[in-house]
Amino acid sequence: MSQTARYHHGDLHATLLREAAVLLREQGVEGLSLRRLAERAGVSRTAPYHHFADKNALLCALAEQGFRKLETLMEEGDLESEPARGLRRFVHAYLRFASQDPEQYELMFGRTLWKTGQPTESLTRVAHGCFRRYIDLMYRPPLATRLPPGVDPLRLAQASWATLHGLSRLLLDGIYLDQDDMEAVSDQAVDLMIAGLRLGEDVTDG
Amino acid sequence: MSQTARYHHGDLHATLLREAAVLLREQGVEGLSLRRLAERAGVSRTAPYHHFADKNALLCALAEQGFRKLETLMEEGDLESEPARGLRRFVHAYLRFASQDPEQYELMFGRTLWKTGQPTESLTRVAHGCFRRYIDLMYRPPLATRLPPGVDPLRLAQASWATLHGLSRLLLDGIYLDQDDMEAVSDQAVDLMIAGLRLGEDVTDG
DNA sequence: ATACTGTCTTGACACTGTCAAGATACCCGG
DNA sequence: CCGGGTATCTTGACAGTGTCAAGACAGTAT
Repeated sequence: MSQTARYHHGDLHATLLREAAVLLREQGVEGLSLRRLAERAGVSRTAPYHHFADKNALLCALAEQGFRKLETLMEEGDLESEPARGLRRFVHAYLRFASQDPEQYELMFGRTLWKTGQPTESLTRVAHGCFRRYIDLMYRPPLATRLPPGVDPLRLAQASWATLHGLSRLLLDGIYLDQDDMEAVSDQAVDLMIAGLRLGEDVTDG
Repeated sequence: MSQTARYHHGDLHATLLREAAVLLREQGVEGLSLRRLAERAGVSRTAPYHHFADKNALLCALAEQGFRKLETLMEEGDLESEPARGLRRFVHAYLRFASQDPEQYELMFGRTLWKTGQPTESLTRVAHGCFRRYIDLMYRPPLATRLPPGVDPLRLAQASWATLHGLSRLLLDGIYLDQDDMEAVSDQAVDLMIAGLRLGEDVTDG
């Protein structure tokens, strides 16, 4: 009758994901063990295996959550009204996303899932969808019509994402960059991009 | 009397490092266990502990080796005679370094050592020395004298390294980028940088 | 009510990093 | 040459880990 003692948990799948996200954020992948997770959910060691094929599958699900969040961030980005300023805003938002949950970001883009383990088909789909949305930003009006000749939007998307990604990684891993440098460095990167794309700073008002 | 059966290995420290590098390259950090390593060196499970404080220390030593290699690569870089072309060459060299041994690169810059574990003092020193050498490239003649006003060389160094780093990571982790795209994307990144810095393509001969 | 199926459990196995104690071999002062 | 000290290497043990196999329980459909 008591809530804690019933045999069927009832909502274990969701509970595991929620609890795993907490554990990941607080302790990193290293600290995220299925056994500890099960214990936290008030369930036996192997119960999670009825909801996720293995640890890799759980991690993929976790990463997938992250990509969904990132995708909404991408949708909110507005480059149309003021390209340069919008770009700057987007970069800051991206870096904020990364630094709010470093371990999640690591999981999303790291080697653990994409090379060592096997990314779930579902994860792959969501991640690529996320990237496609980013590419779209390059192919659509504000940028697409102003790009210098000879610039392939796809290549530009890849190169600029790489910059964003590199900034995040260097910052999160805490080598060569720390939070104090971040604003100045990211501004520098945006400047470089703006100059390279000859966007100029726009002086439009609302 | 036989080589394999003597009690004191004689050169275990070096052997461990060498063997660990192989194991790292082939199997990644996940596959690099001290026990397996010891077995490969023909020695008992806990022997390595007399040469490295713990696994973290071993990994730090491994990463340190990587940074030393990277540093020599930095010294060979020549931006003086032809800045733009030299930059392009350097970028390619960097990416080649990264993709020749992805697991090593991951270890050098990844979260494992710099956040989760404790970077050795020695590792920190070498890594920062490596970065300083990169910064120097920005502060010295070919670039320093040609930078647009308002560009802080330090920020430029950080931002450009971030781009380099991001390209490497996206490539190595195999998400959004693969080897085939690489050349085009890195060229695009270099173009962006050159345009941003207003270096122009130099047409110097020998 | 009975059979079925999804969920959860205990038991076990092979692996991991690391500590404590003991064994061995080398090295240096006598 | 010899004895002790020290660096090196060993076995034993412990607490963790992911994962499989077999059994226990509960809800659902027939």
